[in-house]
Amino acid sequence: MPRHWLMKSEPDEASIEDLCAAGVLPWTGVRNFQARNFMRDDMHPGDDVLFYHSSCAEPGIAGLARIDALPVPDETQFDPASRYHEPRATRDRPLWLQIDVRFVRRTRLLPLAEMRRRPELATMRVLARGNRLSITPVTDDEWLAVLAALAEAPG
DNA sequence: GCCAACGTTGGC
DNA sequence: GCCAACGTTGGC
Repeated sequence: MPRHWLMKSEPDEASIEDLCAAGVLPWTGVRNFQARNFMRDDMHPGDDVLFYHSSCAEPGIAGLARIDALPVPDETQFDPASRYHEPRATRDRPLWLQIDVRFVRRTRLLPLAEMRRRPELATMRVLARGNRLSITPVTDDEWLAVLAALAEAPG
């Protein structure tokens, strides 16, 4: 039984269009222990992903994706030139993980404001006050409610 | 650019 | 182990 997740990405770095073009992208740059632990402990190939655009003019869900592989050490932590470089990490003792995400389809944009307006989505962790996690779990009910909302006209 | 909210760091 | 300071996230 696949689990469901919401993953935030800044479209300037990796948008749903970029994922569509690439097919599969490694999800690098996660530097939060809770989010890393989701990858390490709970994410499995085949899990569903709500692809969310953050830190942009129109934040919201922009498409669907799927976890494509098991997590592996995040390559950017070893790269001194990367903004995600992690001096504490070594090849023997990596600190951060990346996971491959496969494009499924684009959707209409489900804006954050509309998500907040919909009572059936009120439990979503991404909407919780002060949430800053870039990866959050999505329940079966929430997943179905988002798909239903995406199928409706904007509003 | 502002700022609330939060996670992480590091001194003690 | 506490907690203040700091840095980051991310919507607005």
